[in-house]
Amino acid sequence: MSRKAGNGYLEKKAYNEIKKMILNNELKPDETIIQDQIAQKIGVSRTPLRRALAELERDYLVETTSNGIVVRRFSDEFLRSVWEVRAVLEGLSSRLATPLIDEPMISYFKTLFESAYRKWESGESEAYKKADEIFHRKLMEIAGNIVLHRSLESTQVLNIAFDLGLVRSPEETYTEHMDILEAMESRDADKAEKLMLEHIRNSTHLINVKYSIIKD
Amino acid sequence: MSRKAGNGYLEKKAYNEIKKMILNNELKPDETIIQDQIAQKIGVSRTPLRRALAELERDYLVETTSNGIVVRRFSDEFLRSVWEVRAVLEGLSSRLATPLIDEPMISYFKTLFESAYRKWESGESEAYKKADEIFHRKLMEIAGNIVLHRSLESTQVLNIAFDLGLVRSPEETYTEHMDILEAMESRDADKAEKLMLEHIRNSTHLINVKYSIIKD
DNA sequence: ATCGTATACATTGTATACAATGATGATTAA
DNA sequence: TTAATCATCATTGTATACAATGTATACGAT
Repeated sequence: MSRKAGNGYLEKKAYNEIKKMILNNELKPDETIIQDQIAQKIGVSRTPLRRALAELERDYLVETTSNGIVVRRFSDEFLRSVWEVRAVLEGLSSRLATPLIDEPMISYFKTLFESAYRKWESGESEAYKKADEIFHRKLMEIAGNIVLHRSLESTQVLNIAFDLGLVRSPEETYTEHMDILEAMESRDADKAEKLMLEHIRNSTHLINVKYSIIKD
Repeated sequence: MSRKAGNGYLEKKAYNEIKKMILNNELKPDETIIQDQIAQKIGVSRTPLRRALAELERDYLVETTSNGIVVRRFSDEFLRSVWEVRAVLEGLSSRLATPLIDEPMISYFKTLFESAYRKWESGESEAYKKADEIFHRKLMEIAGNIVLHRSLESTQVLNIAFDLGLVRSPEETYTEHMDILEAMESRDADKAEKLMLEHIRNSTHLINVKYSIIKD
């Protein structure tokens, strides 16, 4: 077998740099990306850049339109689309994880949320968000479905940008998280799926509100 | 604004040609794609080819491994993954379409399935499959969720190859289709989603059996 | 001044040239 | 023979060169 020269380092670099620029709003929504400019700014040629752009398109960060490749504008309609899909995917994630997750992992999660909740009560707002992120990510891994993994991954890119993962306060979501874990503990996959799905759908209608704040 | 030279024709060509080769089994599972060879065979250079490969990866047809870009082997595990995801996506599709679909479209579908069912009874086996395909595709369009659209699209590429869309006979699925339509008619989105989801999940466990026949 | 035409420019998609590097096989040392 | 070394090759990722084409600007005719 063969593994040849060049491991695509510059492609990854270009991908990451452009992503960063978009998330930092250094590249603004609806701005059309002119390849030479960006390539020079990043310090690569257009060849790896072009492939990076294809991947960014897969991740919904740029969009190929009739006048070039443009930075996607995250309209509330688009964000709602993402969240509707995320809801069913996370639901599936829970369903698949339910028969596979082991007891220690369940209590790990419980303790994680408990501890994060207490931290939140005492003013540390970041902890709960972090716990939530770990929870979803780990579940996805446990589910062990590669297609699910990739689909979720591509929708989650946006989370980083907009922190929509926790529009609702832990006060509301804590019991939901616990309920999901208990459903898993009793190996009720249907219930776990349903609870997770509702858990996320409950946040969806808040997107408009939240989003109007960060609007460009 | 600007729209410049070259509309990516060769990239599309490369994409389509390679896809065709894979589906025709001209490129076999686990075979590693060597770019120069394929590029010459298709009659393009490696530059557009490379980007086409990135898109094929998005559609789960090739896979980048430690020894190059290889044609994906559709193990039954992988196919099950696809179908598990498809189930929830199609479910969502139904849910979203329910409040949007209009009466005429509903009766269009009903008649479509009725007619296709009769054709199937008299030996025309293809008609029902076609109807099913139209149904799912049209629902997806009505749902009007771009993320859902893209996710479904990328999983449906494989259908063409494997015709898993109709592992079960219309005798079984006909009433399911009708039930879904009736749920939509009464604007019960929850029910429509649930029915569609089960409709597809019911086929999932048959994948192993079916797939073992077409194995490479 | 206004309109049409032509010329220059910017930007793209594509082809090719090049350097790096893992694989392969020949050649030699024991 | 076997093991080790080295040179050649195949293949990749990347950079650059090139041709096509839309856009804008300059210029001239009316």
